Amino acid sequence: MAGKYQAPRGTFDVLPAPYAKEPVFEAHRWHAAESSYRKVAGLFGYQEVRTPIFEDIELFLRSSGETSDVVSKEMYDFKDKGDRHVALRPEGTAPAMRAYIDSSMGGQGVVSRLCYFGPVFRYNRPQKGRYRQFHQAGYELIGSPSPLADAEIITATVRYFKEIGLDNLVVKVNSIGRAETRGAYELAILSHVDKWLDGQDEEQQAKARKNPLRLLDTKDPDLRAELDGLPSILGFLGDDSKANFAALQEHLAESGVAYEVDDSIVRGLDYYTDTVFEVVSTEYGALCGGGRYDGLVEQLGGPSTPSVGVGIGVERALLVADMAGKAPRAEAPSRWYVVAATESARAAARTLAIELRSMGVGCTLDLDGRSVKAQFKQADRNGASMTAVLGDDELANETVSVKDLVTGEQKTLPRHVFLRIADD
RNA sequence: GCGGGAGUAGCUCAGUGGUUAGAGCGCCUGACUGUGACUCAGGAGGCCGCGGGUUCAAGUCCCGUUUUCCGCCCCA
Repeated sequence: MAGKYQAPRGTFDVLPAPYAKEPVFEAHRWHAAESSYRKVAGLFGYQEVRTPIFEDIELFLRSSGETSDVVSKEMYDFKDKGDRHVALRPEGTAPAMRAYIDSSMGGQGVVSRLCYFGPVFRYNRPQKGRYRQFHQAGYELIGSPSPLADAEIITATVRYFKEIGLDNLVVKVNSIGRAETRGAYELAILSHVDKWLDGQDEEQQAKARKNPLRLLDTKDPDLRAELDGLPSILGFLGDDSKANFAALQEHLAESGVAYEVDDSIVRGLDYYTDTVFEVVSTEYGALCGGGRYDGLVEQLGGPSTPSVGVGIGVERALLVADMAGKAPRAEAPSRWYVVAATESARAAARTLAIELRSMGVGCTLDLDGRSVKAQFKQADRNGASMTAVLGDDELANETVSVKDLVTGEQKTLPRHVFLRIADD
């Protein structure tokens, strides 16, 4: 029966596998998601930053763009007791960059590789694969303008997906150029859809005027048809952008990354320049989003610093991995369960448990004076693969009876021999 | 933020307005007083999401609310 209180709307509890409401909320899957994140960080040399989950709201208004939906209508913001206007972070890049600048990690032409893993918040309507508190694993490469940097981030992203069992994903890449050249393309879009736009409501028109690029990734079939014949943004890029995009593709091919160019990828945050990319699933939309943001550090008050990064949606990645039948093995809390077969052996069972743990061997035992049968049942349910049984006979002979719960085999060993083999 | 479906035992779900709300699985106890996973017997467990209303009578009909799922907006 559900209790009086439950996890707030759009949030969930991560629990031991038997109790989790959905496979994706199973604790061992999160352990795998986190260790994969760390493994990829190690493989590429990224170091972790952990930033607060809330920040001055200005940080997000400045970086993501005030007109983006993420900040204009999906932010969890509030005034604290000191009347500071703060917001639960809606994404991971801006805080990481804020920390980077705040701690003067840049300078002297250093290239910084930073990564993070943690909850982010967006106030929108929850659905499967869409939560108000969800998690992002992110990698940020700060200080290099080279397309090799873009390729490295994408390669790391693909490796992350591979680590959690998703190895057939295709990355969609695009280049949206620089602010200087984007204006011409935005005009081209607007004049192309001019007539269609006249028939739209106020909200749609305002949106289109503020960020015409956002029209490109629409799902509306009418608009889709209307966009037919619109020249690609790739033809509007400046020479540098063109060269970088071509180089990026070469580097991706060189790294064996499966990718395709999709000029409808535009991303929802305003800070991107040149490279943008994502991996999408048919069921849950984007699994990650990333790209280059050469203006961001400067925008946040740091020195002009070219950067590129990615945010990976952990829930969606796990959801898709689960659908693909890729699940990490559930972990047993401990391998051994110490059973007291007689009342007089309970103290000895406790002593044995203490000894095992001091050797670094995990074990569990009954605390409530339950029957032998119940203890074995607990051992089974606990996921223990072995039981160490102590009763009057074992005490008298200084032995331990070892039962393998998988094969059902049982044998009695001298106590000192048991202690030697217990951590095998 | 807009539209629709659903919420009954720990879980998956039955349940024409009419006794004391059921099944399967799980759980507990016993058969087996020193042995789990199989079998058999017994048992515990429910404010039918929450709050109102209609009715002689509501799990069932109506309204509100909340959570969840689906679509839209948007996104990871």
